[in-house]
Parts: sequence; C-alpha cells; structure tokens
Amino acid sequence: MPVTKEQIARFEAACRTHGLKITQQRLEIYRTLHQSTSHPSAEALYRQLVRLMPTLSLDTVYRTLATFEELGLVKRVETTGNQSRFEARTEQHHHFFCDNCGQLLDFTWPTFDSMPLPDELEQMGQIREKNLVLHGLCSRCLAGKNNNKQNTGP
Amino acid sequence: MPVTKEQIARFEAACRTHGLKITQQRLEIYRTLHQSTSHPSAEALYRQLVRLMPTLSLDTVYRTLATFEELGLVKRVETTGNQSRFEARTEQHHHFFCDNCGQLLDFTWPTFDSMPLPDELEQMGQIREKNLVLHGLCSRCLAGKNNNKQNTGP
DNA sequence: TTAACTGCAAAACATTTGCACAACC
DNA sequence: GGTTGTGCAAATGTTTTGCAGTTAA
Repeated sequence: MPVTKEQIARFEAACRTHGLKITQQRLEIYRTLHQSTSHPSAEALYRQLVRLMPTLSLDTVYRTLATFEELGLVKRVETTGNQSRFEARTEQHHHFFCDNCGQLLDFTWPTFDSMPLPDELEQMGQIREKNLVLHGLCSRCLAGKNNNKQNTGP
Repeated sequence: MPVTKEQIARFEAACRTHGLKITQQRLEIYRTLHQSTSHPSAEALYRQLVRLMPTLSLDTVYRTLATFEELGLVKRVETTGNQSRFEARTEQHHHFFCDNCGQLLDFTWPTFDSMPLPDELEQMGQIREKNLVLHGLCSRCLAGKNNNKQNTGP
C-alpha cells in the first residue's frame, strides 16, 4: 500500500498540532509502517528501517511508535503474543491471526461494524471501538507451505 | 464464580489424559483462575496464590499456565498490553477492556456468535475461533472513581 | 538559539530455562 | 523407584529511561 500525499500531510499536520518536530526518523517510521501490511513489531520495523538509516536505534522506534499511538496515527494490535505489533491503517477493519505462522491479515466486515451491540453492554460502560480477532490457519499454512515459522513482520 | 466438582473432574481428567501429575500447585492455580473474573496476569495470580502457598514460585505459575494453555484448560486473552492475561472460562464469550483502569469484563453475544463470516474470509484460511474485543471506559471510570489505576487482577 | 529528539548504554520488566531436590504415581 | 514437577537462580527477550550530544524550528 503506497503512502499518499494526503497521509503524509496528515502526519505532518498531526506533528505540528502537537508541537512535534518532523524528523527523518519519524517520517520514515511512519512511511514504512503505512506501507506495510504485516503488522510488524518494533523490532521487525527496526530491522527493515536500519537498512535505509544505519544510525537508527531500536529505542527510537519504540519511542516513536509510542508517540504516534498517543496521536492516534498508529494503533497497537490486539494479540496473545508477548511482542507488540503495530499498524497505521486507520479505516475500520479487523484481523485474522494465523496460529501457525503468526501472520496477521486484515479484513473488513461492514455488516458487523454497523450492528448494534447487545443491551448487556449499556451497563458496562461506554464503548469507543470494536475489534474482532479471528484465529485459525491461513491458506498458506493449510497448504503445508510454512513449517511453523513465526512471523512478526519483515 | 465457584468451581464446580465437574470442572475439577475435567481438570483431573485432562491431566490424566496427558500424563500430567495432579499437584497442589496445578490444582490451586486452576481453581484460583477459575474463580477469578479479573483475567489476571501470571504475576497477579502469583501474588494471590503465594498467600495460601508461601513456597510457590512465579515461574511455576508461568509454566503451569503454559501447560494448561496447551491442554485447552486455560486461554490467553487478546490484549494490547505487554503482560499476558489468562482466563479459565470456556464458554464462548467476548471482552470489554477499560482503557482507563485496564479492567477486562466478559460479555456474551449469541447473535453475533451465530452470524456467518463474510465471504472474503473463505480465501484467507480456516477460522477456528472468533474473539471480539471492545475498548472504552467502564462505568466506574466514567463515574470518575478510578484515577487511572492500571488493573491486571487482584 | 532553544527546545525537542536521538543514540547510546544501562535499567526495568516479563518470561523462559537448566539444574538439583522434592513430590506424585 | 522412577519419572515428572517444583523452586531457585540465572538467562533471555521486550520495552523503558537517563543522559549528553544533535537536530529541527
């Protein structure tokens, strides 16, 4: 997914609004995450980025992702693993997690998104977001092409 | 939620089937998690259990939870946090996560459970499980009673 | 110029593992 | 009695933080 001018503009606007400097590191981290469809971990993102920016450090990636998360530019994905994974996609969507290879796939389900929630939830609090996480085996693992290689991004 | 004889029997049967010994530690960890509604982390479970069993160690809790997870006696909950949280409830249900206090609440939604998934997913793989995770503010935090106390169990 | 940001190194936190003794069957 | 499990301690993996030099505004 290429990054559009609009998305870069949105990123720059978000930085300016919050008094953040637009640094090379921030720009590249945002751009790379936006182009990725693999929901990479901070580590995976770092491995990819350090090839372009050899002086980049892993803790800058962590710090930057945390900052972006606060601004709402980036989201942390719901997982059962012990490494956080991130995405920059902002349209409403859901995830399918392959229990064999660890791959995360996006899908949309507008019918579900517009369904009213059960009444039981009214008493529980105020809902802001609903995320669906499916578990199973991706088609590649079903075909036996992956030997349990855990995958948290490039 | 009290633990029924049936659940203990199920636990013992699962152990025997897999050639696992029924130790005090395993029994108490299972019993305590089953009684809990807070989806505790390994650490939180340990803090609670060590009061009853002063010689218990944290790594036994981790090892035991991992074993139980393999047997399907216990599930790891989908979260965005970096600490795993567990539950022993086996009926189909979903979670509401309070972004302020970190509390996890269960709810059921049979209408959703029985909904067919979108066709788009057929090509993606084989689905085994669907978990819904809602985010928002619980009623207690809405009422301003919690000052951002992060809560991962007793 | 100046406040914010980065990289480094070290710390903090979460989880896993090797080993010797203890507990279950 | 023999195997499996536990506790201890140390290792590993992930994320955070203090600080001093660097960079964007």
